[in-house]
Amino acid sequence: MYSQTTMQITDLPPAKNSAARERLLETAARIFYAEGINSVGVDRIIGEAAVTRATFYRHFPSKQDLILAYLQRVHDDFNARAAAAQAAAKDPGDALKLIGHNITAQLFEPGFRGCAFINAASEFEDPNGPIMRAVLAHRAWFHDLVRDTFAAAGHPQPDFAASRYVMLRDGATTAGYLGDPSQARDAFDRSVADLLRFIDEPAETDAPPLPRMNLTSSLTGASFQA
Amino acid sequence: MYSQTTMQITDLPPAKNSAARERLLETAARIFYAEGINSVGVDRIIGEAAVTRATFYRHFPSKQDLILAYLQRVHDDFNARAAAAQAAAKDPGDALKLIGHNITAQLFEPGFRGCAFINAASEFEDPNGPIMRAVLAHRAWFHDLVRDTFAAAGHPQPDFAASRYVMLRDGATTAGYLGDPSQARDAFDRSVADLLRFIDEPAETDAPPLPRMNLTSSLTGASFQA
DNA sequence: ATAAAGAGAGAACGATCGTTCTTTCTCAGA
DNA sequence: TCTGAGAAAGAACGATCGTTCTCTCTTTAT
Repeated sequence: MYSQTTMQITDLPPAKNSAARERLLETAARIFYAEGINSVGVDRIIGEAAVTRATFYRHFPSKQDLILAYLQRVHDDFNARAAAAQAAAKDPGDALKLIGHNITAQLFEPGFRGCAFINAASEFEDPNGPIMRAVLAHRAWFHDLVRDTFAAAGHPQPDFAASRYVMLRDGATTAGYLGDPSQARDAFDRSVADLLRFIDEPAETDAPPLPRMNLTSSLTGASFQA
Repeated sequence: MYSQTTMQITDLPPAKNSAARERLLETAARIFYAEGINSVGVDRIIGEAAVTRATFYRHFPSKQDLILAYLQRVHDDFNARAAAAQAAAKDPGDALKLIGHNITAQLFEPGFRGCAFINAASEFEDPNGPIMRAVLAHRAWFHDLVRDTFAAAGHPQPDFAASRYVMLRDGATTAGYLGDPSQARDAFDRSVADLLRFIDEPAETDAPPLPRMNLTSSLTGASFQA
């Protein structure tokens, strides 16, 4: 019911078709996702892809280009699935549920290791570097997609709802990997249903506001990790 | 109001006091958290810690021991803050709020890069390896802490509530780093308050609908950042 | 048919990886 | 006082890092 155009989250030039290139990208995607990026060397990838070094550097001028192509591929996959969910949905609210099911279904796939973009972000800290830019571009794309769908569904505050949706997705993805996938799925589905309730009951939005919480707690030393 | 014992998430032997060791650990914690683990070499750490290689290997038989000591330190810090929150809270429900404030306050600290354990998990895939075991031990500890606190607060489904609490924390931590911290904080605080409502308004059955959320004060300026 | 491009095979670059080593100096405990 | 541990200093190990190179096929387009 919505049309979606492919979106480029990187500055990579259009790739030529090539069996060797496809093997490289497929191998890199599998290994990068399963084991991380910085701990995997080029030798390992060209070895498992059965490709020579020269061929690798003909298609990817540097390892960074391969990483970006990997992220672009994951994004394209995500994009295709979201488009399919929207095409199959009978209305925008249904689309949000289907997209959610897509997400929670992944938690149970063998080899699931969380979100490829979140994982990549943990390995590259420069917020202006090409990898982080790709991560943030993907996330902005997803947020906008969800926000537009909430808006189409008639949600009174689509931006707010989208932020919560994205945050719940982040939590379900992480907790589904490092914890119990079933509980993550249940919690996510429940929360999405709560968000969608405002579409059917739009008049009830002025419930008593919750007390504002004081952020400066009595705890002293602030340190850096969460 | 609760006493908490320190907990070992690694198998490291007790460490001796040493200025050089402390400098190494402090430096490693800073760099590992800011830039990742696998992409940082030992030379870099001993250089910034102003320590020689021999001294490093006297205190840490291998780089992996340094990584584990780093995770243990983050856990100890987390543990101390949770204990302080519980000590300062007037009741278990209040403790959950204070712990939550601790979490959301971190999103605004300069240099915040998400959860150190989630980041570490993305770089080490072996679920039986010592690093992943430390990550999972820390998460199990936190989940149990939250569950016990929910139970003490009289929540009808403490395990379910704890799973949601942890998942919301994961989402807020990630979304607060890769997105807008303000929206992440608001969404987290609101959701925690929703979870705590079951203490005052006991649940009906085993599939309790969540109370309505308040939307009015949610859209405070900043939108999803990139 | 001819030229251009893609791919295979493998040597080699300097740099850095994690780790081990020897040597010297300092300082606190016995 | 003697002893032994901690720390500084730095050379060196083999391995791997990302990258560049030459040289020889095979495929494809003109």
